[in-house]
Amino acid sequence: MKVRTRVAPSPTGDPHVGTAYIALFNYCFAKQHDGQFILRIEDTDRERSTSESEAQILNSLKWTGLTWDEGPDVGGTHGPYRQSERGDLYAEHAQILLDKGEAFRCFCTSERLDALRKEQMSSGAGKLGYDGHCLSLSPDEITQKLAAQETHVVRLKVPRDGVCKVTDLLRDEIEIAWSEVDMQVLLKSDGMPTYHLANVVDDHHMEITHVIRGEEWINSAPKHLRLYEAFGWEAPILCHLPLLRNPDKSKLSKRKNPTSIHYYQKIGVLPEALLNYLGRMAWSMPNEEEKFSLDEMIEHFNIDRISLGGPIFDVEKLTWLNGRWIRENHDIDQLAQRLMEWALNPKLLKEVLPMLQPRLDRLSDIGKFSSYFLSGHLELNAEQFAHKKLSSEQINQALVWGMWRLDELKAWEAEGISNALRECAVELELKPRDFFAPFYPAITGMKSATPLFDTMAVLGRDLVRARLRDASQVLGGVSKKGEARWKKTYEAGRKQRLEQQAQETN
RNA sequence: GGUCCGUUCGUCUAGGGGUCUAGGACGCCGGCCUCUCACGCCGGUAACACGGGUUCAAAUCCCGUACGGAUCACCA
Repeated sequence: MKVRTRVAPSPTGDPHVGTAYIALFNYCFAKQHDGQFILRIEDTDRERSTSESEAQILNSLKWTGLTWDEGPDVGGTHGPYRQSERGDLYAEHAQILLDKGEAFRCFCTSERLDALRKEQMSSGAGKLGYDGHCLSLSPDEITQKLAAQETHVVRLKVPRDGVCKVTDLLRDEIEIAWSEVDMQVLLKSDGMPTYHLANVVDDHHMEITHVIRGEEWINSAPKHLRLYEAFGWEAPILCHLPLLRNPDKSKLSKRKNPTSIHYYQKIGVLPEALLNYLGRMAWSMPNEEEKFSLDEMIEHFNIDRISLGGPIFDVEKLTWLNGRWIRENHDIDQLAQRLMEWALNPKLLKEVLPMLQPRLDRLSDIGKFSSYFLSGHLELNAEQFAHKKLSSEQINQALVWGMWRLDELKAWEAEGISNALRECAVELELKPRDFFAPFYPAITGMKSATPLFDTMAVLGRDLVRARLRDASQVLGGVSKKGEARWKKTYEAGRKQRLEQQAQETN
């Protein structure tokens, strides 16, 4: 049997290094077995999925040097590779389960479920989940409700007792009691499948043999195994990889650590170094060599060499490794070439030059601007932020407010950034001029520079977030307590804003 | 809180009953090289979470505890 693995990102945000990490291991495993690696887009969440995000994920993954044998951009024999284009397949399969009596229709309202949830929480029994209410509906009642076009979902039937044995490639057999497994919604009321249904149906139809994914899925593995069994399909081999962590050991998240592949690209990390570093996460070469190419990794890959403790993503060590790649794998011509591609490429130049042209009296004036367009982090000190009217706490607050507000932004472009930040100024009752003052040193290292919003747009979301965080740090940072207090005010403002928005759209 | 997964230097890791006085790498510290810095080279710092068992012998196997993480959605 041909080994087939896949990575299945959801296009709901910036391309995440965690996606590249999971993709890398799937890729190596497949290639080591002379198999195929597939890219599938899981965009069943219509609310959050965007095609821009999908394009960025594809581009970023390609940038790392990973390639896929089948995918939405390259096609393949098991397509389409976008779940939103596989539409009816899921509804058909939900119907199959309904017919087999392995699933049931549930007409419960979200109000009832919320109430149920609250009750379960307060009773403190520790048992949460659907109570099986609609399981007792008679066929007549169901036909009646269907005729009345009541909205409903389809849920999976799950045994009430016994244990599910999950076989994981890296661990001993994992036992999870069926009573712990919720009667998962398979088909949402909008007719779209949930992850669980779509994932199982697609993995089966795409003939995936090994599911290598993050550890966060262990607890829902029984649902998946149940589905395979209900369909009468053979389940793939499961393998759960340890999660990448923040320095505080929590799951890697953008609030605490830059997670976007764009960010690493922007600070000048070489794709081969990033992939190399990700390969060192939870895995090591048999000879313990730290630096290796993708081909070398495939050649020596052995999934048993994965260690299970969750590795902390250490930017410092990545930087060291990147330095080795720069020094050891490039002569001067090659390095010049890399630099041209990275910084002096027409795309970046064309983005930046319109801002620069009015400010250039001599070509050499480019030097002071390139300092912040080409830098990763800036060297800042508190004096740069001194303001004649505002206290350093106010300045800090402005930066933090901006950082939070910017995180809510769906699209990253100058106008949206401008609007969002202007709203912050209003909320903090500061004149725009005063509010924006600290953003110049934070983003550019200078009191005045190119237009803030265009500059931020070019620098990208993660680098901007990182620089704002640096600046806040220089101003003394935010204590846990202080953050909680600010957060409360911020959230109140946010709520008001959203309500206003809702009114406007109505 | 329930369930599940994990735990070797600050960090990434090697090791999977004796070869462990626990090895390598990042970081940090010191030195060499050198017009400076960096690179490079040399050296130092620092860990088997804890308690019981099994065994002639435990970092390694078993049990418990502690700690960390994940998960408990009509999100993936």
